[in-house]
Amino acid sequence: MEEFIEYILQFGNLNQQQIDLVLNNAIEIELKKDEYFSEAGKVSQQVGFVLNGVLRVCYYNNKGEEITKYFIDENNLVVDFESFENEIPSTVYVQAAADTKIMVFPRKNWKELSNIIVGWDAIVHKIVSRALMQKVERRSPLISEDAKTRYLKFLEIYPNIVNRVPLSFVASYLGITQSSLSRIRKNIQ
Amino acid sequence: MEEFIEYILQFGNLNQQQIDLVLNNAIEIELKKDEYFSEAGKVSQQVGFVLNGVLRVCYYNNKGEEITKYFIDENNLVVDFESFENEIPSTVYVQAAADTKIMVFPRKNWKELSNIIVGWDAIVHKIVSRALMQKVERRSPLISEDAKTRYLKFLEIYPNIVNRVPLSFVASYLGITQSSLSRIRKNIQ
DNA sequence: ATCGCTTTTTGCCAAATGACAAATGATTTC
DNA sequence: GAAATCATTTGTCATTTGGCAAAAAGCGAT
Repeated sequence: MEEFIEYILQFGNLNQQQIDLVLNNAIEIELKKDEYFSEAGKVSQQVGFVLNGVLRVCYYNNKGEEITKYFIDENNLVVDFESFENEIPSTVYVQAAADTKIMVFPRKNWKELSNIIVGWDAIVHKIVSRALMQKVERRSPLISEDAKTRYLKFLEIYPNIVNRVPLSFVASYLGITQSSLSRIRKNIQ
Repeated sequence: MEEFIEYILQFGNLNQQQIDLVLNNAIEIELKKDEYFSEAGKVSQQVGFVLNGVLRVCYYNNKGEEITKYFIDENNLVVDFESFENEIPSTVYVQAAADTKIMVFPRKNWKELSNIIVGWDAIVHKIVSRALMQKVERRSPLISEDAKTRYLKFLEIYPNIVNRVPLSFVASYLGITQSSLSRIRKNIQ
């Protein structure tokens, strides 16, 4: 779990005692591909940090099609903060897109950290802001491009994901059908 | 400028003295349609709050096409926080999409507020997080939909903008050509 | 009202993508 | 290793959207 400590130390300082507190409040879980980390309609009850594997955040549109909003891979927080903070039902599914190991902080433990570690909230705030900005920055360049360009940009944005998750997840992220993506890939080789 | 005070009081409490401090650190400016609030390549030096009118945030892709990332209308903050906070050059243009009145806090004044008003940073954090979440939430549903559906969703997301800005801005937001948008609108009527 | 300018609409054809179904390939299970 | 299941590719055709150019509409200045 040292990866997580390294990760948060980028955003603020913690002494050894505080680091131990953090580690003592986390548990490690493993999700098999397709299992859910959290589900639409339920209040998100935990904050996670991906140790290895890939998750995807997805939802269903009004035609029942599954849309992948974004992927979350190693060394990133996974949490629906809107739902977690305000204790309102989430609107999205967070699903393992491949077998995944996650370090999990149940709500109570996470809140505890906020109470006993001075500066914890500030660190979390920085992490969340950066993640949100990243989401905006990753999505925007995909607008106004044809499917092939979007796919190439996806490869840049998520260089280590394409070979680990089903083609259909990538297609639904790019907003095209699986068949179209298959053809696009053929033309690129 | 009372709109701005109402706006920030949603995110935290301020007493009258603090409110006066805020107001005394702002100036009001007016931008004519097409004038820039900030430009790509320059460090963003101010935080704005739209009193009336509409701005758009845009950039140019590698084909030289102008892409509208999003719109900002009344009672919203306008700032490239990435650029403003880290004092790095912005990658986007913020342009008046119609004649616009903006309440402006130059960098120095804004920092001053952070020093003298306890809790100011927390309020700003909340505002920025919410705005970022909103950007993500507004963009995501537009992926994986055909052009007509995207346009209809745009009308829901930004109900008061379509008649105030050029069609071409909306088209570049939706990722379609102006001609296509024109045809789509014809089919909807 | 007219001119000049910008914005929007339309026509035409080509290219991209979707829908659906079938074939192929990969992986797991027994 | 054969069967079953799941993932990917391919074929065919319909539909959507783009590219380009011209026409029409809107609008401000004189």
